Amino acid sequence: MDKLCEFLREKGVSPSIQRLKILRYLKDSENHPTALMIHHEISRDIPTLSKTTIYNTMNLFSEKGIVSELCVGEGEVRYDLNLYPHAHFRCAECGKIYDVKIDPELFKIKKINGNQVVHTAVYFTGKCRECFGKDKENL
Amino acid sequence: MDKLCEFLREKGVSPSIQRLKILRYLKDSENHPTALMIHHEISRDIPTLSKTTIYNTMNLFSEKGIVSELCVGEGEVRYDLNLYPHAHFRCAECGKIYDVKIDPELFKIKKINGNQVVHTAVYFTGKCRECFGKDKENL
DNA sequence: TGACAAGTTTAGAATTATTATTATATTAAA
DNA sequence: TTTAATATAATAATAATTCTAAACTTGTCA
Ligand SMILES: [Mn+2]
Ligand SMILES: [Mn+2]
Ligand SMILES: [Zn+2]
Ligand SMILES: [Zn+2]
Repeated sequence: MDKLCEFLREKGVSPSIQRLKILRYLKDSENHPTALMIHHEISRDIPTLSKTTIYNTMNLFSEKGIVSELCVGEGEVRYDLNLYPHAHFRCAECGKIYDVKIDPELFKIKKINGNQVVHTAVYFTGKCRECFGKDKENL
Repeated sequence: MDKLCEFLREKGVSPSIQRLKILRYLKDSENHPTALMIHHEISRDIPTLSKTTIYNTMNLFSEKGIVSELCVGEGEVRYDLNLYPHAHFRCAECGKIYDVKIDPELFKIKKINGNQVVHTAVYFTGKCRECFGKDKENL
């Protein structure tokens, strides 16, 4: 927990109990959670936790480069602690979001059609391996 | 206009005046418009046009494979008549969305990490060439 | 120690895109 | 024309997120 504290300070964020628990949740669960998923989980620990705090904190983390915001269709933002360039796969059936690796060249593009690229997002949608597995069971 | 009529029929959509105007707007403007942009434009022609009709129509067009839905960050869906696989660039400054071409191999991926891919989306964000131009003018 | 200022959290209201509901209008079939 | 099926419109409902203002914490210094 002290490590997380230190980590936040380095990023210019003063640590509070809420911020630390949010950060730890992001580290533990490799989920790409929504703000509401985070709230749901941590409010079991801190019953007074407000949604506003989650939104504020996630916006702060975003600004400070601690997390990146993911937009994978469906009208909700998801957060990712993994800042290493990678792509995502969303299962249309179960909604789960997976990290996937693609040719890293794509993330190196800095200019395209004369436009200056700051950020690159790649996501796939379809049916995940787990959902395929379930289908077989039900035969 | 008769061509558009025919086109809709082929896709299994019975043509109405609203649907035809929406389709024509999509064809003419190479915009990637939001539902509200479409409504704003066409309600000048049909003042009674309701937003619900736009949302219904766009969902219908989506189901019938006439348009694809784009999620380029920012909490609104954008629609694209161009079904040919291509990527997008969104300017963080002016909000404009450009079609861009990338290595088509990426769109051929049908399986990744054991997951079955149905759809692939790629989008870049940054500052567009026009916004760069404006900066120079203001020197 | 204790008062203060700055920063943080909270609850609830406000906003915005979208969907649901339902009545009305239009079209197509019999 | 009568009738049934579809499409449109107005409005209410939802849901994610932001705004606002009050209450709470924390660190600083008299
Ligand atoms: Mn990820
Ligand atoms: Mn396009
Ligand atoms: Zn799945
Ligand atoms: Zn621009």
